[in-house]
Amino acid sequence: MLISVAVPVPIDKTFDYYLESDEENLIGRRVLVPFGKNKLVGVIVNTSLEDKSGLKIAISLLDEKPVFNDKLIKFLTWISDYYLCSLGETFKAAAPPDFDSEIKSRVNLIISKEQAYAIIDKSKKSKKTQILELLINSSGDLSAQHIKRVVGGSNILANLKELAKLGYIDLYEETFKEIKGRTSKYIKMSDELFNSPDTIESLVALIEKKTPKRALAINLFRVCNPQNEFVKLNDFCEKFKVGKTVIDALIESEVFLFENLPDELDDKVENRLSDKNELNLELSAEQQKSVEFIADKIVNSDNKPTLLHGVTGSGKTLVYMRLIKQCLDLGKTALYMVPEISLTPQLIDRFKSSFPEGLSIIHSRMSPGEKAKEWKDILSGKNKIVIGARSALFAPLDNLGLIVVDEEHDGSYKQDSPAPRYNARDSAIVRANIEKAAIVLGSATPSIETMFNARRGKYDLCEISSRCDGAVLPTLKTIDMLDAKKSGQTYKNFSKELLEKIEDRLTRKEGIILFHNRRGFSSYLQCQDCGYIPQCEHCSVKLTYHKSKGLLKCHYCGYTEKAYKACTLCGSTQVEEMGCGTQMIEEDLIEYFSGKGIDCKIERMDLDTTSKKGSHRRILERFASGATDILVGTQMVAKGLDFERVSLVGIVNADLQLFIPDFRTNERAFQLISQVVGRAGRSGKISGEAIIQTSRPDHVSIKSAAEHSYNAFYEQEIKERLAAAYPPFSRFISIEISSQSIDEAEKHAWEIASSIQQSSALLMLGPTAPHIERIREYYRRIIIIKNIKKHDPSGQIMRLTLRRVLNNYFSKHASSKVRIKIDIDSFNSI
DNA sequence: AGCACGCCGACT
DNA sequence: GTCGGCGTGCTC
Repeated sequence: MLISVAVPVPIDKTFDYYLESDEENLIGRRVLVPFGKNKLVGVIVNTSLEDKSGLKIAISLLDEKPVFNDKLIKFLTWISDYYLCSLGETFKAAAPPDFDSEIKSRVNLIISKEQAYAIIDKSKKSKKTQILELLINSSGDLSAQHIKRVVGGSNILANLKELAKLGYIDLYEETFKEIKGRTSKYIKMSDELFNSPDTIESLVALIEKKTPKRALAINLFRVCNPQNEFVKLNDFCEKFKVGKTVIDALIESEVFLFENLPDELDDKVENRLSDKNELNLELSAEQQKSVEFIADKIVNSDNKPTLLHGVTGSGKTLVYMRLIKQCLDLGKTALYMVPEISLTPQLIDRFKSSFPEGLSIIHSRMSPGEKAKEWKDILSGKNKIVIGARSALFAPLDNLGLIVVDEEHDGSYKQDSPAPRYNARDSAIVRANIEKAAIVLGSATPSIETMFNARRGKYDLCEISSRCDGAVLPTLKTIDMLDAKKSGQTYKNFSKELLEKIEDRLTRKEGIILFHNRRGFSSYLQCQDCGYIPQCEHCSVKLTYHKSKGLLKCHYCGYTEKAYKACTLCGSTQVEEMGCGTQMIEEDLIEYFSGKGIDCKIERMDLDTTSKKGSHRRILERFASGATDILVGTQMVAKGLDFERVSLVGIVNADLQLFIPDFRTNERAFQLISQVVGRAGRSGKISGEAIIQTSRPDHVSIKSAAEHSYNAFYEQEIKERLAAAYPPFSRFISIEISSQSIDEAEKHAWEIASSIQQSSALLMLGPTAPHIERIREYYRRIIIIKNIKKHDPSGQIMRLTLRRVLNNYFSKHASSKVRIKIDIDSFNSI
């Protein structure tokens, strides 16, 4: 049998092999194949009985049945074609991380460390010496990959082979690891013992004196587990304060048995932020109308997209839940997508409470094992609902009835790297089309592109214009910070008015959210004598000051250094904190309120405070319960948070959003401000208020947001998009050329630019040096292409041109040190 | 991408 | 002479 295999390499074609198998349904199953000198896991995308010479033989078939169905393969093929990415890499992006686990070489020292030490040549650092030294200093075997990383250079494998020939080391291949879900240790009492209470009692009596903890553990287990079922060791120990060593001893003496069993998700119902089944709640007339309109599409497999435009707090989630329920009732499956940042514990708990069974959650912080487990449960048909961020788009749901893309305007639906650089919202529309599923794009502030499509009838439009449960939109006030400063009505970064409002809510014990979209303490440090600002060594950006840890951090590459009190250039101690981040906001508030003798609990929610697993949930729990009065945060507080007690939202400095040189800046500012403001007054019980501090109260984004006027903003923005031929009137494509040498980057950028044929369908800008010229040691150049939709509706001309340009370039510069990154429908223009 | 081959300069 | 850097070409 001849099979065509998509292999995870950036080569735009599939590779053919022979497979010795007479099985059916080979398409969509994974195979291990020899590829060059490597062995890779690929996916079979085609089969035939044709006879072709010179083909290699596939090593082994890895799945018993397809893991990618026909529709998913068709969809991934579209992604690969549209975003100019190889099919194999697209499969790799779609599958859980260990699906493509290649076979890695490992190395083991087979002579003693002393012998090896005698062999190595101490006088010179040859590659072989370095490899042997590495092995001497390691406790076990090492992967060839690790050795390569440490020693560097290209011909490591050749050196390893020689060392193996000399009999110093063993070079062997890892066996292929099948994906397994995460397992945990579960225990139960030996059945024989459990069924004879007398024996247990005499045993307990016997050991009670010497090892009371063990005796207690036995008794506790009997009481809590009358059926003698397997219980999770961790849970048992935690609940009854029993040490794990105690259980280990009892396992050793065969009182308990243990087994490693697939882990059930931590589903401690009592800890949930929400526990009510929301499927029975009554809907407003507008909600009901939307549900009926879209439910019809599910029944009729109508894949024309629907834009659900509902103001913040209008109960869109409830609409989605009803629709998902519809799907299940029809025997279909459903996919609910949210931006990573709004995949909050609160949202997950709401869904778990309403759909206690058959729910898979997929997000980026899961371990490979956890992801593999979800994937398996979806594939087997056990789980029929998937909730997840961008990558959930590839969930192997069969018989898909509905896709919901919530907060469809959100930029995090666009993958930046690695390839494929897909937009999950746009791709979801294509998947819905292939699966004949209904699709809903939901937002309080739809993207300009989506609203444009709705207005010209390409999408249907459902509007919900009022909040549910009798809640009303918060009242808004914009404060001109320049005016306030002139009249002395400010304290540090706050207007007196905002501080008064905060104080008022503190006395009433109502919740306050302060939004400030910059983490760290200050933006940067600057020497007041010589003007020096510490820069990142690897990127052309200023380092951000994190005061609590006394560190300077680069938010682009993660580089961190200690912050010194004195200027590293001139030695002056006049180093000042410039700009302001969430840490400073927090500190200033503490200082202000403690100065007034007012008690207030403040917590920060940003990347720095939520990096630990579960910290996100704990911060929100404390805020929900009222243990925290003020939540200070970055974008993280802008989306999805739904707490009744929040009556005041403050945007400390709205200007931060306004001066980014990108054609989507105004749109993003409008959306962000509207979303943050929408956190206030979400129940009918407490009315909400929002304060926006800015120096540009007349800016279109701020003004429209302050007036709750999406339409005013849209009308203004669409005119500018048309005038400048930006999306939705064109596809915006960026080609990034980067190299450690600035001259190489420049040279190659011009070479590519000169090979692009401009036309009415293809306008080119650049190459130019981007806003941040260097990131992680690489100098960058950008070429922008506007693919005018009027002259190239399907984008076919553009893709053909770019493919030709890339093929031409790579045929000349194979494996060059210059990196080329092509981004269709890019979200970064800087 | 990842690997090997082959050309060329540096170093014992 | 040999080692290692780097450009070039190929992977069914």
